[in-house]
Amino acid sequence: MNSVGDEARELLLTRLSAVDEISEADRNLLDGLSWRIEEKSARTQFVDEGDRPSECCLVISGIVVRSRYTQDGQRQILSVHIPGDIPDLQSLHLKRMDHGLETVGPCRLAFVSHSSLHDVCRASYSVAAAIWRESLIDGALHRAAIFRNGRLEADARLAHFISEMYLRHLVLGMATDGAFQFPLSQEMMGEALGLTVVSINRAAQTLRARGLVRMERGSIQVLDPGTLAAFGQFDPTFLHVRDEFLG
Amino acid sequence: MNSVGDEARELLLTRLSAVDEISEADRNLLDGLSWRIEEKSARTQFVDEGDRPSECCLVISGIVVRSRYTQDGQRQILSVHIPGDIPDLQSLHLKRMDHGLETVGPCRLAFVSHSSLHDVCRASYSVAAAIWRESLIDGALHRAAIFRNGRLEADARLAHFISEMYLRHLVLGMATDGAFQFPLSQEMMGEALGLTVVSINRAAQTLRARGLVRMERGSIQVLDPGTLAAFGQFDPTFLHVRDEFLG
DNA sequence: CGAAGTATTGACTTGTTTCAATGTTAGTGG
DNA sequence: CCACTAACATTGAAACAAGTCAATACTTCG
Repeated sequence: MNSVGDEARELLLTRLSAVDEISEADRNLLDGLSWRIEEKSARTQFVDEGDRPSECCLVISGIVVRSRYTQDGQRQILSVHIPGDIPDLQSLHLKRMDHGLETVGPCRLAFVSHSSLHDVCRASYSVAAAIWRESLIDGALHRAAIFRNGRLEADARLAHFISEMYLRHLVLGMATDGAFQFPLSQEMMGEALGLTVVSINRAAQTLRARGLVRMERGSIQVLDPGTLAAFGQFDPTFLHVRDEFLG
Repeated sequence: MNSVGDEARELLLTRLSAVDEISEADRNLLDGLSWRIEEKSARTQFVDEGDRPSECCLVISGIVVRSRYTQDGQRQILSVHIPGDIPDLQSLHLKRMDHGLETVGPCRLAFVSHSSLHDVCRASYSVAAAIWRESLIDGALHRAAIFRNGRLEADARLAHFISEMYLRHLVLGMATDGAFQFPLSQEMMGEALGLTVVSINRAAQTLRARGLVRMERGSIQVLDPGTLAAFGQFDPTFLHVRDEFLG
């Protein structure tokens, strides 16, 4: 069978078992979750700051960003989410959204109700722990962003960002020869890194000139992951991925 | 009786019940936790990046910061923690520390083992949920920092930071007439906000000149919380505190 | 083809850093 | 109680990274 939500079930299971083994019983619990699938078009804000959602959203394909806006409409991108991520997992315990969720390109999303997630967590502490840990890795990503945007200059900041994106795609098996699809415009990368398009453009030229990356519209190829990571002072510890991915 | 750890028990209970009521049974569970008290002197790093701690740390008095360093030794302060906070709560599910913990002034800290925390979480999902929520508020604080450091200029950044510190002290009952003890030097505030001492000093002068705050060595008085928050585009939503504190 | 979004480039401006000197405050020990 | 010291705050001037403005090219797509 190939029922609605199987993609979501598989992605979630892969993700949760990336750190600890998931028992047969827990797997059955998780398989019992029912998912609603939605396709969203590009540049759609589907959760707003201030909302009180009753579901969480799992990214199946495409990229979702979390964002906050200044009074005069400038956007700060708080985090970038790729398939397997649950960008609003915190809404499970924090009622009110402190940021919005927007698609970048077209996305396929899977929604699961808070109540059913609470049910599986209540039924098994090891499931609760696995999901809890996901929400903590999210915090670790935030800390990496604070460090990166606070202490690195433009070139290094971009190197750090690309290193992170590369590693996360690598773990997913979505990078071949260092290359992965990446639909964020330079403008949006600037909004994530606290820089303008112009600075991103010039930083990108630096990284290209050093032979570290190739960046084309919609995709990035990392030519020298080690040097790129060193240049961006990127420490993958915080991603808490298995050692096999850390070259 | 006044056994070791009672301060910690009371602080934790107050904190956890700030959002949802804690049942009698849950309270008994939490009261069963055993705490180890330690006094730390000023400027002591007591947990290092890379450590694999087996306990969490509750701040009883004083201020603790979480920090990461660049290769050339510059410090980025990731977050500032006041009494009632558990700065390394994420270590409960993330084995390896991606940052260090340091005292600012002298601190009294209470330590509780991961295993005993897991026990109370396993025993009661409502306790697990309350502690989980604390770890998510931590993430919300991180997002506020990313927004603040990424999109606000120096003056507004400092206003945002002071607004946050003021509100958190207010909730604790540690602010009178808008004034609270705050031992961070301007240098350290710079390390938190991604600015230099000089910029902080000048930003402080702006806020003083506008009649928003008084800052003296070791203490801050907020004269006009509303205007200060507006100037710093500070939205207290993310702290998820009760409405009674939001003027 | 035209239009919209995106990338690139150059010239100029500005906020912040850097450097360096001078006050100021708190704590220490004679 | 004062001299001494270290930490912290304040100030000014010069240097610089990044922002702003604006024009030009390149892509993608209806």
